[in-house]
Amino acid sequence: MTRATKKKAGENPEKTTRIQEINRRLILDAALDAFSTYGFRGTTIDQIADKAGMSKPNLLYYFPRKQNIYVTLLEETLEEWLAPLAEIDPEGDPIEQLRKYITLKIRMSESHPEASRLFANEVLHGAPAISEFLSKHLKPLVDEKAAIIRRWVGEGKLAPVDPYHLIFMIWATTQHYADFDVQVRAIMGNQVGRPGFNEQTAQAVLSIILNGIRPRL
Amino acid sequence: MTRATKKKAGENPEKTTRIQEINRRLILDAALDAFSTYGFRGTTIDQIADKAGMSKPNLLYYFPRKQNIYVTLLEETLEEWLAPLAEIDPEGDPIEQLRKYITLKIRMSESHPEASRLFANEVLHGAPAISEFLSKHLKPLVDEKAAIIRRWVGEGKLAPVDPYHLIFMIWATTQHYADFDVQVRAIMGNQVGRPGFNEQTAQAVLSIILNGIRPRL
DNA sequence: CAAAAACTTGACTAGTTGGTCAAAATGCAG
DNA sequence: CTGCATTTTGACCAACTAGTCAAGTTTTTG
Repeated sequence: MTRATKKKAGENPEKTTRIQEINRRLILDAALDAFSTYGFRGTTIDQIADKAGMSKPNLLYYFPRKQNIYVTLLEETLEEWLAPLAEIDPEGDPIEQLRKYITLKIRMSESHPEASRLFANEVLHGAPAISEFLSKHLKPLVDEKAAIIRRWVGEGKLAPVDPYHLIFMIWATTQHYADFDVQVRAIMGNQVGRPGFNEQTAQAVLSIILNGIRPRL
Repeated sequence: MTRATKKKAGENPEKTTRIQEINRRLILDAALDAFSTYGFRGTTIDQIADKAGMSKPNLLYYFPRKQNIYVTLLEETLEEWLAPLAEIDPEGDPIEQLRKYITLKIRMSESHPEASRLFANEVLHGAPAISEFLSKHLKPLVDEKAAIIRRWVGEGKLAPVDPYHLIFMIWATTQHYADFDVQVRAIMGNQVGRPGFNEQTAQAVLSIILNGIRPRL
């Protein structure tokens, strides 16, 4: 026996057991909560293990490094996060396509604010773990959609507007409600939780942006 | 001698020496750099002391706790950060006033991106150190300006728009370029540093938002 | 149902980090 | 120039935390 390596979950390639599936999920859910609130450095493995209801060594059996959990989470999140952008249809009506996109983005910020904050935190700190993703996946997709928007502008279907800055504005505005939630609450107080607040937000954002880019005569 | 307290900088009330002034500044500058990049937890006292060119105990002579440096920085930054909002003139032309406000905010994000990131990081993590500031200072100011914008809308000088969401949109968009700088660079590449880029950004943001809120017939 | 594989954990280690302390060096008022 | 206050620092400590390990328990499989 020359093998001296320790056994880790998923050692057996291609094989994930039922227990592995359950526990990985428990860990990732707990970690998303913690990382999105306290950041990478601010979160301890013990915290995550506690929240996931298992011992620290057990957690480390599934993810040998803290960094692994973090990166896995980011990867899981990013694809989902980008999906709405990919759905913009070059053949559709420009205003309608952008309305749909903005609406989807707002809904995502409402339903997955932790994901938004996880991502925001990573980018804010220089995106050390995902800089490759940004250049290899995000940039090409944005370039593609920017070209579509530019064409729409050329055809007079949108007011003259830089497509990149338009996309940034949509990102910034929609994610603001997740990332700066505390600030929004401090200012708008009890309104935030109230029924209809989300619709009101979507309405306000859509109104300003869509009117801002509607073709002018 | 019953006094047993240790001596700390500024022990003598009302008296700051020349050396104190210099060193506090050195520390705060170094700390802004570090905190805005790595966050509170991600920054070590040693790092700050190194950057400030002094020993750790010496740094602690001026700021007995890491937290003190952080809070001092935030306080210093926040007032400055809010100043442009306070300048909105209720008697001025609405579109012009908002144009000026947006322009000032963009310029601040360009000239003090670290301050923007420091603040973003704090809010993102639940604003534990400044929740009081948000409710005691920020909210009243925003309420005041929101009332002005609401009046303008009532007078037909602006399209019907929720003033709070408008303010959030301006914040989100302008600060995006500082907070998500890495992402902006990943997508727009070498354009970012180029002369004229900042003007182009300001132009794009102003164009969309101002046209989005211009009164419609 | 027995053996192997997968899973779980208490106890531990090594490295990091916020903060202390006492003594030395420097600055400064008279 | 002298003596007191201010400033500076090397050495140190206690708390925390990522990750290890060996020994046990549970689950799966032939």
